[in-house]
Amino acid sequence: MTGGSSTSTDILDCARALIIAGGYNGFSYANIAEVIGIRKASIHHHFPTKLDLVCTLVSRYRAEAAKGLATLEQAIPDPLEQLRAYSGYWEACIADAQRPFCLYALLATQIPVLPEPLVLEIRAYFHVLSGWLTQVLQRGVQQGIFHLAGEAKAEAEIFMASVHGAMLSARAYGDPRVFGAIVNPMIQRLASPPAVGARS
Amino acid sequence: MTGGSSTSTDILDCARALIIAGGYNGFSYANIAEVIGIRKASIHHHFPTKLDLVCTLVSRYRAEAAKGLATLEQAIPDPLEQLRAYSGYWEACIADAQRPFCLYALLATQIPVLPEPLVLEIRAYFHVLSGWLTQVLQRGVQQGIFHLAGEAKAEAEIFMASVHGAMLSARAYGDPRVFGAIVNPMIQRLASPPAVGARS
DNA sequence: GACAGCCTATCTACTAGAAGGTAGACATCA
DNA sequence: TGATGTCTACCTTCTAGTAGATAGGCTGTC
Repeated sequence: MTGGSSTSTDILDCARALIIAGGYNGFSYANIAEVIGIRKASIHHHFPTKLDLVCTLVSRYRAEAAKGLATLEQAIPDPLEQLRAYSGYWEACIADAQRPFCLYALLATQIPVLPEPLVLEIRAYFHVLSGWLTQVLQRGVQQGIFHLAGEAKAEAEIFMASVHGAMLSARAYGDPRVFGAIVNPMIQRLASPPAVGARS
Repeated sequence: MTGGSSTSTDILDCARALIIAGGYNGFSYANIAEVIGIRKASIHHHFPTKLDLVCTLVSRYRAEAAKGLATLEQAIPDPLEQLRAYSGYWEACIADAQRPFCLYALLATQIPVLPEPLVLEIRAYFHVLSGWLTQVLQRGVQQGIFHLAGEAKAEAEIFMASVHGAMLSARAYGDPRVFGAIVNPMIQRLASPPAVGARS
């Protein structure tokens, strides 16, 4: 349902931008209507309730993200470069100010006040992302590219958290460069050979 | 102003809990009134507008946090233990589910839709925290306890981001233990001597 | 001690506007 | 002809915020 009508896509894109700016309770149908130039009632035609809208949005972008990771997987064989491409994607999004936060990370902060179906979608995204990162790290270890201090799964969770924390810091400081300053050393660390006699 | 009346403190405490759950737009005067058992108009007596309320809240807890860090500083001399005490504080808060997220981190996610005075307070908190962490790391390096890959300031930003990201992941997965699983290895890493011939 | 004046804190009752949502008319197009 | 998409006009509930009454507790003064 809600296949490919341009209007419904416009609504979803607009809702995504508004959620990324201010969360689930930070936007209304009136906001969307104003931005894309239709009436509130027309949005209800495409998405009867706000929950319908946001659930559709969240499940669509999760599918898109999964596809994006799969594509990246095929285009770039090297695990280290995969990680760099992933972080570079976000670095560009944040620098553009076009998509300066992860939709799911932002919604996750408000989980206690979100409806259940939405929470399940958000959680699913975290599992998809951390699962992919785990695989990348495992492959990197097998190829001798990464040298991990702990289990790949645990290191993937650490890396994912630092990416989300870096988005938050960039927003808090109002400086997009903060993101790269945090995430790039994290990648470097995964790739560094075990230091031998290094001094600080 | 708003010195120490029990009611105004109750209002602030309640507002904090509600913001931690759902952000700036996730609560109303009616919510607070219901929880603490007074009427909406009485809240307006203490805090004329919502912005007054949240600004008071945010500046009060920032002062409290700064005092808390100073106290911790005096009670615990060892930098590594200071870091563990800091992360342990949050680990306990999250496990209790009493204060399962940092007020400022949560508000920071919504910066694009928050009023300017609030944004300045939030940013100030990030500076206070990252400043303190930087000092702790510097002292640890001087004492030969920490071995950093980069500048203390940069490492402090990385650590702070991982703490906030860990809160987010704990909330997303609905599992408090995730916080420690992410932050504890980060602390361990700072304290580990430069590995010599370590194998993964 | 009684009284007046003021301050603080609470209340009821109200407002204007925004929220999410509905009903039904109208146009368009396969 | 029926499905799709948009519209106007409306509803109910919630939102932040205001006005004005009331009650109790101080403090100064006669």
